[in-house]
Amino acid sequence: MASRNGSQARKREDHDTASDLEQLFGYNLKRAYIIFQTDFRKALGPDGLGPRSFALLALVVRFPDITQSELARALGIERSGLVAIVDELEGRGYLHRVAVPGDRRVQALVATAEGSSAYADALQRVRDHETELLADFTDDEKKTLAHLLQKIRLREDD
Amino acid sequence: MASRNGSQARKREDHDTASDLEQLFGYNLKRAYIIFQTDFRKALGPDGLGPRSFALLALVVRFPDITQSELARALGIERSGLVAIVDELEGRGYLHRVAVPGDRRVQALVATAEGSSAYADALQRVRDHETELLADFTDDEKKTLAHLLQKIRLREDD
DNA sequence: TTATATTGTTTACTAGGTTAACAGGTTGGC
DNA sequence: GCCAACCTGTTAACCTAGTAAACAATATAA
Repeated sequence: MASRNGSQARKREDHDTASDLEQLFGYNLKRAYIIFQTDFRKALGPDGLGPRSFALLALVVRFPDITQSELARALGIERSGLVAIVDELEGRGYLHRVAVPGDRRVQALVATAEGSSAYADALQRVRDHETELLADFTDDEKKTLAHLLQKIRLREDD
Repeated sequence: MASRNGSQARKREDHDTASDLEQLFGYNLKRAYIIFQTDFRKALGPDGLGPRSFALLALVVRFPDITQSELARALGIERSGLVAIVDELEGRGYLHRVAVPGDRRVQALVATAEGSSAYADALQRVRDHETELLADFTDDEKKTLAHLLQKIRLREDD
């Protein structure tokens, strides 16, 4: 396989250093995701929101009275996985569970004023960290990247 | 629920459904990564290699006699995290640790014949699953996506 | 020789989930 | 109206994929 013996068979150590991994989308996606996730935490600090909590709070702020089942569907995780995150955000005073008149099973979530402003603050930090991470990307490249990533997400319906 | 009434100030349920999340690269990167990772496992089956083991084996096949410290650097994880993966691959008979003459601390890793052929087989499956996942991407889009993801990885040196 | 560094390893821990079971509440079929 | 089927939030046990700190053995620099 490969063995590009062009002339003297030894251009290896230089730039033929690539493994198959470098050409796989999954691997590069993972590495890129880790870079963003690590930087996200650095941007929000040790006591700041984690990515999960941030994402959940974003949805609660945007869609008041959303239920946990709806959140689970929107975030692509199980209902059971949400409980700890909601507990944490409720513990911080960023949201609370409220009873819903029509259906006594569900507990809608609403952000507190403190939660909304903490979210707005966090969102700004996240946006700043992303523009810094993508500092050497042109606007066109950013737009293209966003478009292609969203195109992948559309295939989520198997 | 749903209650999509017609025209009176309620285009919400339709397409105003986007949260800030949809515009964040980190979030979309994560969702895309999860789609690929899930499909990777499906492609290689329950008893097949996991993404970590696959990646490690790829490097061992490509760079015989690589050490665990070098692997850790290449994969971007801690040395301690490698042990379990190497143990698993050694248990499968895909590689073994060999003593290195010059330095009695290190144990170089070499793939077995079985490991190499298992890797070749896995690589083919991975490539197939990736082409299927990106079925509605043009060649140009794939090339662009690969390029942009690798551009992100270049910023790994903070 | 002595101090410092590196290698592979173990152990304890963390993040971010999953699956299965359950109690309470709702709804469809008849 | 009743009962089976289903949905909701929750707990408990588990899993994957790591990190951080410590360690013994070995190597290297002063």
